[in-house]
Amino acid sequence: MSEGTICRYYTFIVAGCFRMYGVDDKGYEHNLQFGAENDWIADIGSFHTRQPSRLNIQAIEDSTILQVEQQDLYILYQNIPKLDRIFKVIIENKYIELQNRVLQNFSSTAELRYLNFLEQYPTLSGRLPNTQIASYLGITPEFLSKIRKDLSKRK
Amino acid sequence: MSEGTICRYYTFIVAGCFRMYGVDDKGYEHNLQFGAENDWIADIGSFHTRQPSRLNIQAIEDSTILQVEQQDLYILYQNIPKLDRIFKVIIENKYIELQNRVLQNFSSTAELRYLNFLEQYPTLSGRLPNTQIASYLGITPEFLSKIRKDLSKRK
DNA sequence: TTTATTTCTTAATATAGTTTAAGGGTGGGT
DNA sequence: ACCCACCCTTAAACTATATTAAGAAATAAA
Repeated sequence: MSEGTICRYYTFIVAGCFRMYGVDDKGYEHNLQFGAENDWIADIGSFHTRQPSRLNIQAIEDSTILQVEQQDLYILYQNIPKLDRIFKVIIENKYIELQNRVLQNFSSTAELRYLNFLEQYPTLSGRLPNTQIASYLGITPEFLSKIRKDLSKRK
Repeated sequence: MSEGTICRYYTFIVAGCFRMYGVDDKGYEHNLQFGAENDWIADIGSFHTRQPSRLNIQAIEDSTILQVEQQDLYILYQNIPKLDRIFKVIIENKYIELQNRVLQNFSSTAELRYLNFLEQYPTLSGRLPNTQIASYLGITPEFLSKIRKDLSKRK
């Protein structure tokens, strides 16, 4: 899914890994979040407002997914009232995840943020290329290298 | 509402202004979002997981509010199925707001973030003390001063 | 009004993180 | 086997922002 288009699907990830990212004024990409097995991924904002998205969603591993289209979901909402509750809970959890991500960003130094990342995504840290992690942390890959070097020296 | 306690209320702001903030390792406060008239404010994470919050919510103006308590809301959910949908939409909007805040943070320089803030909260920018805005932007009040000076010089 | 208290501004110095550039490793394609 | 593309590391020079400190301005208190 690309920025500038409307996000039409809630995507459930059966296997693999995705990233959701934005692009800044200078053309640099910033990873907002990752999604792996058993997670949902969608630009909830664009999906519901039907406004063009400012985000991109992209597979970073070969992946297997299930998708629910917008119209279909709304029809399902009408026929199965319980779905409102189910998706309310999904969104609540997505909200919490995003809020934690913002809180994590408060950790002033990039080193602390990196250590946080390692705790939060022990699986992903081995799977993802360095550049993706740096983009998530809001630093350059070069600086991530330096952080790792400093950490291993000090240990 | 203070960090370490469980967030027990969805709060609707009739009049006034609130801020929601976290505190980092060094004791510095970081404003996550503001809420003014006709807005809801709550630590949705803590409210639903019933885990102690890492956030604080505080009035920064004399305010009038309405509050719904957790238990009551759950009872209402059971009796009024439509509420699931209504609160799903509220949370969707909160999610979008939070996501925009994160996207805004991508703007590499603090100056761009400040200009963004001015657009997004034209009302608040006059109402809030400098320190609160700086805390929202993730910079020091001193640096905000500098940004303003540079902007007015260049204009 | 005067004093006290908090907030804003300015400027000098210090630092976390970027940019640029170069060299080395690794896997895929032909 | 080779080449090509991509990723990782290192280091030097540079820049955005923090820190510290001091004075000006504004607000509240006496």
